[in-house]
Amino acid sequence: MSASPEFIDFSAPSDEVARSLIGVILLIDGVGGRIVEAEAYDRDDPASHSYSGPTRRNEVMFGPPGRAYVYRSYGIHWCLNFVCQPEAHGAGVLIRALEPLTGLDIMQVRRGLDDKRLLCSGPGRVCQALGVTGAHSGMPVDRPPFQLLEPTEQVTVVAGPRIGVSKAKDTPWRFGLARSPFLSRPFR
DNA sequence: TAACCGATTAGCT
DNA sequence: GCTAATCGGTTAA
Repeated sequence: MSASPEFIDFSAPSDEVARSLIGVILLIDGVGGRIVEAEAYDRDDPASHSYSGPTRRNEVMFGPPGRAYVYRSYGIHWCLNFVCQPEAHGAGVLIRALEPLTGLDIMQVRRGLDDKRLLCSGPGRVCQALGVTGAHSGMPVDRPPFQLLEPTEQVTVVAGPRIGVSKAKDTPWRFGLARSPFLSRPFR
């Protein structure tokens, strides 16, 4: 029924989902790490791809929650989102950074560098390190190749304005693991 | 024309 | 060490 692990309710509002994803371990084909940064986007949100309604690119945002929405950013990078809220609502959470945990060697090859801090600290970097492409768009995230694991420790979540967004600058919908060295940018 | 970005380069302290 | 500038393919307003 629900296309989500029981510890995350993807049919909730996207800011709640983004907050609850911090600390969750995301693996794709066994490669990945702990989510340390995520941003929420909503239908009634000038910064969201879904703002102006469905297009061929964003149609999965209007499908069932708990699926991946992958799009190409600036024509070059891939960005991974999880679809939220009831079907056809058009909301999502952008996965912005991970703390690398498993498959370090694979991620280093895919990224072409060794520095653990630079492997997954940015939405385009996450996709390159985990091998995410448009082929993953529309896939449910509770089944292989995706894997989501509940946080094992208490996490301290901080919030702030989103990055790279020129509209709705004041909405504090960027969430992160406090003081993580693997954030794409620190919170202040 | 601008956008949910990243790598590189050039300049600074 | 840092910041600012620039460029690169695609998508869609």
